[in-house]
Amino acid sequence: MKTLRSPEPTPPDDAPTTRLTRDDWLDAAFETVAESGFDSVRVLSLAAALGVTRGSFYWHFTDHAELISALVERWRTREVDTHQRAQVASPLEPKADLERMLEAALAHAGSEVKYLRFELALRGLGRRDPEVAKILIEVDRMRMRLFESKFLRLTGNEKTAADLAALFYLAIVGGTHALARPANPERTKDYLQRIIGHYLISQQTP
Amino acid sequence: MKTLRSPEPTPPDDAPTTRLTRDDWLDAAFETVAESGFDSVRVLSLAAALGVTRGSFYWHFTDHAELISALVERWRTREVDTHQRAQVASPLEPKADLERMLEAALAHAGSEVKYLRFELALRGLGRRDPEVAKILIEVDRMRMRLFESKFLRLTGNEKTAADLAALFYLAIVGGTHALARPANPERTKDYLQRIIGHYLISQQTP
DNA sequence: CAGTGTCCGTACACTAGTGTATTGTTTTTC
DNA sequence: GAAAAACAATACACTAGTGTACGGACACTG
Repeated sequence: MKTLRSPEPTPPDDAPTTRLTRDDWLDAAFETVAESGFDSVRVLSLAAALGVTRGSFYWHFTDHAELISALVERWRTREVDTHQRAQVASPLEPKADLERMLEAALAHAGSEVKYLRFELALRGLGRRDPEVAKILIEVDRMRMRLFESKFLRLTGNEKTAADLAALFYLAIVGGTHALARPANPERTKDYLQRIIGHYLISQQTP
Repeated sequence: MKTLRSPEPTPPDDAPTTRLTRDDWLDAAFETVAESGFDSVRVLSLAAALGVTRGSFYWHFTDHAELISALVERWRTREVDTHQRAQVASPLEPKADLERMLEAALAHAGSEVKYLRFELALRGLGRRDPEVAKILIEVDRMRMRLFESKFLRLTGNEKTAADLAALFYLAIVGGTHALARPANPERTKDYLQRIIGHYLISQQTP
């Protein structure tokens, strides 16, 4: 007659004897964000998914809010350094570079779809949370500048390069948002490439 | 010693003596979706915002789920018929048409920002709910076909028209998603218009 | 001015979720 | 191999939210 509350459900030992780390929790949170957005992140569900109780969570994190901000921060740093790697390692010619970048941005096959979906969810969060919004704006600018530098080396004209960079970056973002669900990245890549080709050909005859 | 639960808070008479209609609830829900997404729609908060208790809600709707689907459905029908109006009333020449469409899609000044933000939230929902996804795909196709018809009358080439239509529509969608917060529609409109101009000039010389 | 809908308030029961304290268990580490 | 640290379970208290049952108020209609 003492426990009116249902006890914390100890799940049947799925991943039994391994202790959890902070990153494990972040990974689990990442999954559910990618699947159903930030608002669906429950510490209870994560615990269940990880095969432990919430007791563990509150050792690694002080708070639900801390989990979220840690997750966002992890995304940000990862974005920054994949961007830096992309910036240095491009000894190719700009046109090939651009196609490679399209490839990278759109050909999110298999497991990489999750990263895309996570970013979409993050943009959703950014519409409510000014801190997140700031981060997204930074990342968007970062990426657009990279596009811009490539187009500049192609066209020679700064203003044209800026316009094209914006157009293509936005089309990529849009291509992942429109046509909800998997967004058919193949077709998107196709016509972006065709347009690049077309535009540059008409551009080559001054 | 009977009421352990806090009683339903009767808000101070804001909008006092007017009875509510189903649409009033939908409007209120619309607002909060535009501000903070579908997951933030609580019947309790809506009631507070409308100055009534939940008793009213459960007269107009059976259920929280019904509210959501009614909201989505209302959006869909509105989209369909604004599209139909846009389809018939275009006796202009295609280039002016296109610029007008860009204008309409991006110059969401003042109160229209809400419609844009609602649609973004809806796309978020569409990533989880297959029904919503279907609706969004329909609407996207609808709009893209309209773009396509305009570009077709401009370029004469079907494949090119399809590519351009997709590119521009996606850039518009992307332009509203990237740069979280108010999304700077002015600049977006600017370069899309420049690109149209540029592309079509280079296109006019076969 | 009785009466039948229409709309809303009130009280209840229930669930899901957070956070906190406290007490076990395992691992490290000395 | 015992102390200390890292990690996890348990039990509790609390809040926010949904849905339901019912009764009251208001409006219109005859």
